[in-house]
Amino acid sequence: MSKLKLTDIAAALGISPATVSKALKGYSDVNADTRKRILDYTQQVGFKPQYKASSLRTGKSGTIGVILPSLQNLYFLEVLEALVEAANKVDLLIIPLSSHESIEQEQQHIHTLSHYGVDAIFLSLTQETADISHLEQIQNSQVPVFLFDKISKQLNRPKFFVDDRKAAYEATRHLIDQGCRRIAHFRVSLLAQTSIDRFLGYREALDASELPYDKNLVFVSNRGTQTEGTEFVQELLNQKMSFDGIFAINDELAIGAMKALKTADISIPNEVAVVGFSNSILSKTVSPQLTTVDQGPVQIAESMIDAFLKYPSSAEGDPKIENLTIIPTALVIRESSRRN
Amino acid sequence: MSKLKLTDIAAALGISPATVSKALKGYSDVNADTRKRILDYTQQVGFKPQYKASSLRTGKSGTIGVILPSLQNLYFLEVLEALVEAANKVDLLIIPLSSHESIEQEQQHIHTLSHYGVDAIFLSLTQETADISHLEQIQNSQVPVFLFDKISKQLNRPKFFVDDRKAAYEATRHLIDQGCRRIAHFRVSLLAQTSIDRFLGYREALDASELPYDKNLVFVSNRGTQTEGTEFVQELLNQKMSFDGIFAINDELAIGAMKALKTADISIPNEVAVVGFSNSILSKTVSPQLTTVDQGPVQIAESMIDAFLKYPSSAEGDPKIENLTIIPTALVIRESSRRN
DNA sequence: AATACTTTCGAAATCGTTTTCGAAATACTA
DNA sequence: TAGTATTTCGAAAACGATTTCGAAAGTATT
Repeated sequence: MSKLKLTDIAAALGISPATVSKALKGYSDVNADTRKRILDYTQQVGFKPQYKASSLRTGKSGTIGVILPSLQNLYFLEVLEALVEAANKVDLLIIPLSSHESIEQEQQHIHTLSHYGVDAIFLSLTQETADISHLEQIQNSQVPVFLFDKISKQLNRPKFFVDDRKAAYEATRHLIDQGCRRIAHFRVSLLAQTSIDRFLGYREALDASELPYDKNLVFVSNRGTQTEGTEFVQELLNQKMSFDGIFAINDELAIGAMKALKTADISIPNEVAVVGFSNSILSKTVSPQLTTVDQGPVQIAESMIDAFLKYPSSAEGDPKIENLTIIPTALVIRESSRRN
Repeated sequence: MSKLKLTDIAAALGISPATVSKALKGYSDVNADTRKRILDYTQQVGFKPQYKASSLRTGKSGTIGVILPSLQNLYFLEVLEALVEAANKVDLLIIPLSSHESIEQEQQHIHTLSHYGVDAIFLSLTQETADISHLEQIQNSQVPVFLFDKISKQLNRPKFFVDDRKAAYEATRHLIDQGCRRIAHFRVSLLAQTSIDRFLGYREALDASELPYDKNLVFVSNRGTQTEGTEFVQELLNQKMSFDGIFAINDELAIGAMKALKTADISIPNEVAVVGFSNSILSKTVSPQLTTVDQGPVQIAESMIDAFLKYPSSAEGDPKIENLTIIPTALVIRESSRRN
């Protein structure tokens, strides 16, 4: 038994496909009785129009493509999870892809999704996407692109992101409030905007408390892994640098750092307090539990779906006006930094 | 500039759409020169046929729907990640959905995906899916369904899963080899097949070493969370039960158990050795690092994509023959159980 | 030179819906 | 009662590709 078609329904009921379609889509030019007859019958046999056919005609596919820089990263997985949930509530499907931090793949995926016919692309850029020439295609592309998290200020598209500078400021400020005076900072790529902004927030907090900035306390990681966090602490110890706090740009680096501290029998948080970034599942699991910044993956997902749903109206308005949505962050204070 | 169509290409080159299509699909009845001309031109202007149109005609959409019982679970997220990667390599797109361990949603999603027109559904059942009546629709459905991990023996569909019994046997055996004699077991639902199988493996290992089975050492968790793992250990301690090993059905329970042990100042692994299941990211992060069973998320993903690609041929053969693929597991021995 | 076979192409049908537009039937107005 | 307005429906043309099938031209075979 092959799949039911609209024409089968029409034939069974002795009416035209046109009317059946209109009844299903809630058009007004169909008699109340016929509508009921159609709805009852389709309900009974479990008929639903086939997306691929209707989407050809309407141009809408009911899908959103999501391009993430990495699927290894727990934060992005949480955003993805939240997107699937939020999309599901409004009958949309999510198609995830990973660019693996590669510009070529990013471009490739945009191409694929656009030809697949998704109704929108949610895109978080790779770390190295400083040059956006390869993204010019999306400027005048048919499919609307929404940028999130790793955004580029140069692209005139709706953007969703957290205020990294403010969040980093608050995290650093928290360490200072706990009595830290020499706070190390573990960051990543010098090009990535989030990395830059978090560094700036760190600097500003130091300045605001009139603490000196010591560039020897700043370490730049390549891949932001636990191993690197461990190495940085070892280096600090080897060099006999004095430090009493660590603000890491992500949870992995912070956790790696804590490992090294534990190995060296340095008490957390009393001798060295540690703060991470992302509030990943890991941060709740390690001990001591890690203080970290929650980036609201659920909020970002919901805002984006929301914006997508009301997109045409909001965007036609004035494409010149930048459309920025700032997702609130929250410092989650746990054992790794709470002194008292 | 609207999106390029096949007819635009044909018009620009002064040939028929039919020929263009055939050239792109590599049919043989097109002259080598014309083919080159077409390929060069489409390459240059970046043309690719629109999926939604071709999929209507061919019946294939290039997508696979994946229904997972939960997206909170790290193991499933890893499988999803691996599926996205594996699918990407062969130009397939993945559409993930979560049933939230609800039979209604499971059924709903199957319906949605089937009407969306995915080429296959990869399905991992909910814990409570003992009764499969709601799944009968898929028996004679058009879209092929591949079951994985949480499977049902009653459904005559290709299945991909790990040998839970053997893996649990080896895990328990490992604890015995480390000298454990009274091994507690933390499991979940009595209905879930994986839970049952792992319990059986545990029993068999005890029997094989002629260790007595003490049902007071077995705890049944509701949601398999860290909190529950902690509670179970506290109960063991309160009841003054003697035990020197714990085999938990997942990493969360094991990690929760370790927390309680650390709080009670019981040395891991010397006084109590702990083994989990899943090799989630968490197991590498906690300290002591957790010994656990790797379920090969990448292998399972790759086998499924593989099977999907050669599906029609392999399945037409004899639908009666059950198509089972057993994914190899590996015990990853870490600090939480290694004594010496 | 007539026939048969190959190669290369395109007209047209098709996939399953949606949507326009006009026809037919009915209700309303003057 | 004639004329106008309103409902209600369906024929047919899309949407953009694929694929069948036959025609035309070129090659090879006698």
